[in-house]
Amino acid sequence: MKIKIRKIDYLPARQVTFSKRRRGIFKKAGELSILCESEVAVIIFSQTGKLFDFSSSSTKDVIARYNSHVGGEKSDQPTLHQLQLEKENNIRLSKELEDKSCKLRQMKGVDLEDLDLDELQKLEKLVEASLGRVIQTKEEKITSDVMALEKKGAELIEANNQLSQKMVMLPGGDSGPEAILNNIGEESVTSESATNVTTFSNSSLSLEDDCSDTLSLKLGLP
Amino acid sequence: MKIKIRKIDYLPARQVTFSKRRRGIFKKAGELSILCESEVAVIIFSQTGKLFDFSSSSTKDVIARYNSHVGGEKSDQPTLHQLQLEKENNIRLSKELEDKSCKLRQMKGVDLEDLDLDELQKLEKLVEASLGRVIQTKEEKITSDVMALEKKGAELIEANNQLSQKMVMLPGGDSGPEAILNNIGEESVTSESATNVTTFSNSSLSLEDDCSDTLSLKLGLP
DNA sequence: CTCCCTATCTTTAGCCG
DNA sequence: TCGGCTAAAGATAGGGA
Repeated sequence: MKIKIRKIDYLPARQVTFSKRRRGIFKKAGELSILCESEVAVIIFSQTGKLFDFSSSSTKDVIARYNSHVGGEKSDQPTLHQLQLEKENNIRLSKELEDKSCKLRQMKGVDLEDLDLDELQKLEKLVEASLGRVIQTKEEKITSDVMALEKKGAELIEANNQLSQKMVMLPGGDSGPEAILNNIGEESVTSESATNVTTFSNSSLSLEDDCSDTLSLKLGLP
Repeated sequence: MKIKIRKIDYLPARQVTFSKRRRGIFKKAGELSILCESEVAVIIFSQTGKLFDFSSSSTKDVIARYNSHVGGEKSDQPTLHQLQLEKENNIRLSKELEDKSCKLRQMKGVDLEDLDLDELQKLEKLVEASLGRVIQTKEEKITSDVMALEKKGAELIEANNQLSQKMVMLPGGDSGPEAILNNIGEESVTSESATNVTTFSNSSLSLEDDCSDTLSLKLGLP
């Protein structure tokens, strides 16, 4: 062996050797591909990061063929196909979102300029029916809340009475606690005082839709 | 030149040459990578489609580096990154869509079970206000429609009158057309007859939301 | 970085097992 | 398919332009 296979320290010599041997390999690769009708690709990065490549056909083709042989799963094609699916999904979702936003705005009674009379009347019926359901739900809620409070109150009174009975049996007990707790129970659970509260509380429940924030989507353009 | 660089016809000889030269190239590639501290990959497909590859490090790494140098756009990495972005976009859109659907359902007065009293009251106010705007818009629409009809009717009457005048100036003209058109105009454009039509037309304007159709999205799982 | 030259060194075609 | 052999062909280190 004339030279040892180890890093050539002297930079100019290394550069020259790199150039010569690189071309030698490319030549051999080309010869092999012709002599044996095979597909060959050689990829070389110099120490400085520069790329040199040789291929009997196309380096990209050979790499693609390599990817389909090795691994076989995580090649380009499925990824590209998936990307396509995701983009279509995005477009579909965006459209649905815009549609929903539009309907929501109409339900809130804004942007009605483009509706004709018939549509407006249908919308009115719809909102009217909705209002009815909301009021009904609210009143059911109030009723059940009140009933729950009454039940709780009754339980408290009962507990109070039992405590009072125990009190009077103890030495030094007076009637104070009984009276106080009974008063609390009787006043706060009366059922008529809370059913007509529909006119306060006027903020917006965070239902401000405004449609304008979500429609400027960049749908995957690089 | 002892041998010409052309396909070796005799199969056994070709196979032997393929094997020998292949190993020769791999050896040279390894020597180059050591001598010049470079990154080398060699990919060879035999005539029978079998893959042989050599690399100073990892063929996949070298290919990845190659992809990032060449083309730069249609390599794997950006595609994967884009895919990630698309998926995130999809998730975000799905969430927004679900949110909108939920709000829309509430506006329509369904699925109110989870709202508390305060929220119900706010919702009621909101729907009430919406109803007011819808009714107002509808009435404005009716008014403008009616005015448009009146204007049209007036124009028709005017046109009719002019025609009638020309008619009487012609030989054989009688007063028939004038009377007919005047009657049409007077009857159909009277403004009181159309302002209270709010109680017909009760279908749903295709606002059936139902939220259940759009939430079973497959978000890119293979 | 490329090309040339030349004396080595390395690869390999052809053949054998 | 593989390895060994050998002579010939080919590649390349070193030096110079």
